[in-house]
Amino acid sequence: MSTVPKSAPEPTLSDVAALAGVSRAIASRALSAQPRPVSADKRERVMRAAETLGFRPNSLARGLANKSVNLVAILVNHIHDLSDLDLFDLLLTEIQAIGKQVIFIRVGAGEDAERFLRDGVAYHVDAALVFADFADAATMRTMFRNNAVLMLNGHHDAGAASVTMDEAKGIGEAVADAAAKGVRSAMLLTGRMMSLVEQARVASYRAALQAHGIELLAELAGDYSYASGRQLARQIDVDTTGAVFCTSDAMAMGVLDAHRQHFPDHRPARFRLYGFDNISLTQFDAYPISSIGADRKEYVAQIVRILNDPAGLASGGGHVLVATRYVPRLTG
Amino acid sequence: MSTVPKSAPEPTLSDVAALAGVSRAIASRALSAQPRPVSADKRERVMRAAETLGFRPNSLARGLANKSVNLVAILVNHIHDLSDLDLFDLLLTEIQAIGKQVIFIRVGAGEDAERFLRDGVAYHVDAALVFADFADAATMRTMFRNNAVLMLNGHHDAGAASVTMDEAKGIGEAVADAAAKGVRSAMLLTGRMMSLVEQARVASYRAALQAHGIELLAELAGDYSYASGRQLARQIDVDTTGAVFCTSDAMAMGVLDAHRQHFPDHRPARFRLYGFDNISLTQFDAYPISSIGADRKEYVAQIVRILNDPAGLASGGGHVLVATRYVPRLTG
DNA sequence: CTGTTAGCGCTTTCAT
DNA sequence: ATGAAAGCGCTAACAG
Repeated sequence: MSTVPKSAPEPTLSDVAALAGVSRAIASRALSAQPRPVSADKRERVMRAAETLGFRPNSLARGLANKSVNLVAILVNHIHDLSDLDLFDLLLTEIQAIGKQVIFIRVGAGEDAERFLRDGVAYHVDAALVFADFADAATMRTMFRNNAVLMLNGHHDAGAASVTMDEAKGIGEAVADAAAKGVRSAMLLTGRMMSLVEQARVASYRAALQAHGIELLAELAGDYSYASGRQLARQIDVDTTGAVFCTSDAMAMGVLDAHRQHFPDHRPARFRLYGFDNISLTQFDAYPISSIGADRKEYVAQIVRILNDPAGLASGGGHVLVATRYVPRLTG
Repeated sequence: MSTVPKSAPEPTLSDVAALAGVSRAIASRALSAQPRPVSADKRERVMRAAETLGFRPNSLARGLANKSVNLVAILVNHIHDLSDLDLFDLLLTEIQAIGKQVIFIRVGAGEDAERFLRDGVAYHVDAALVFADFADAATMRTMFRNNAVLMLNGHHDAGAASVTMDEAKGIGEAVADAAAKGVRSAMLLTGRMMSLVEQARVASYRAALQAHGIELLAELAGDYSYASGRQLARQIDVDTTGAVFCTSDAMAMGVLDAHRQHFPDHRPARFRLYGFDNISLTQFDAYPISSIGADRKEYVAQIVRILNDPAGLASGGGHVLVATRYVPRLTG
């Protein structure tokens, strides 16, 4: 197929060994990241030879021998929620910082993820970060060759590590805030209900609202998007609704736009409005939406910590919870 | 290192061959994607054996033998511009659709990209899509093992294919629109000037403004972000400025927020405002910003087309231009 | 059409 | 500490 005119035929370990006047084994050891027994002078010669040749280890070959490629897969439904921007850039940075590269897999609704993965390099990653909401841990373990699966979609399982946001806390704070401001009734705009995270989120809202004696007038099913919030907002009766809780900031933005006239100077004149995820867009003047979110730095740090402990990861490591908190802004 | 308790030792091609009662070569051919000479019945037996064993080809091994891994790298400075959301989800989808997987590389300002790439799988990708703005084609060719580099950052070179947006066209239309509305003076808010794309963009604005006899009052250096637009907006003298052109929609959003009072009902009462990229956020009510952009579907289609022609790619394939156009909204 | 034989580039016993 | 040799799993000549 690829009859590419290769200018210089890549130097291999053998070339380095030859130039250094040592065996391939020595060259391999000298170049290894882990400490391996090699005499100082030979190590030196190997390093020098590698340098002059411009040697680049072939990580595929290394992976084949090692069964480890310093590659992690990130499995997502898609990347177009506004909250993705805030997360993935940081995640990518931190994963690269520990010397691993990232292969992004977009599985949409999960249709043919299995087939797609089967013949790809992704199947051989050292670890898989699962954000896609359809997937349970057992399926993921068979989908990827190894057991090193980190569940980030709310699916729990003794065999897989997980990092989950403790959303009940932030939700409790937000609802308490509303209650303290005299809210007696509320509506809830929800997202993709097939997601376990979303189910837990909704349950938390119900519980918190009940605990504070706030009547839940209705739950409207959206899809996290601005458009769905904009659309569902029509069903809000501003005369009877004390607060609108949305399970995404984007939906809250839609609601806000639909009811601008009730938010003079962005401050609620009729109902209070709460979003979710605390995306950076809520810092834009036009959408000063009170929200709920975790410290992303900490969330990512936990993920990376687990990634760095392959033994723990593979053995089903820990299940860690990251706290969320209520972040008041103008609309709440 | 990874002493993972592997339940079942992955079946290999040898196992399949054994169970099917054929040689490994036959098994390999039967399982190959390309048509290879194998008798119908043996092929059948191999397929059945592979099926019952749950055989998954090891793509690392295949890659080692083949020198091709069906993997493409996407090199970016970062992923946090709003326009990234609109692009990468689509790009990922389409690349996966042609059976390739994507490894994302975030190089920040380009500090140690070389070192980082050196020992990663990314070095062995079949092709590299370069969005990062610091990189010239020659550097990229040595950075990745092969010549299959596709430049998307405005850097041209006889040795590498490229897809570039023909921004002059859209910019010309936008400026013409302003001129037609009586605009006689304007300010320009720019982004990262080390980017070739940005330099061309700014040059296009200068040329178009001059051509239409619009006086360029000042160029203010921002960084594409909302915050920078919000900040620089203070320097706009609404009494003398007929229009503000921004080289990103996010900056225009910042300007809009800074001067809300001059846009009653989002319509310009003082100066006209133009963004760039035509991001989906400009469809939100609060930011109805007139913008300039290309058809993303076509842009991505061109990229994928080139990706699918490895011969052309490696030999420095074509340089294709994708048209942009002016997209009027309320602020223009 | 089929099986045998070499590798792809690297790591790792295992003797020395 | 060192080198020879045996793989990792697969594909590609090359004879039959």
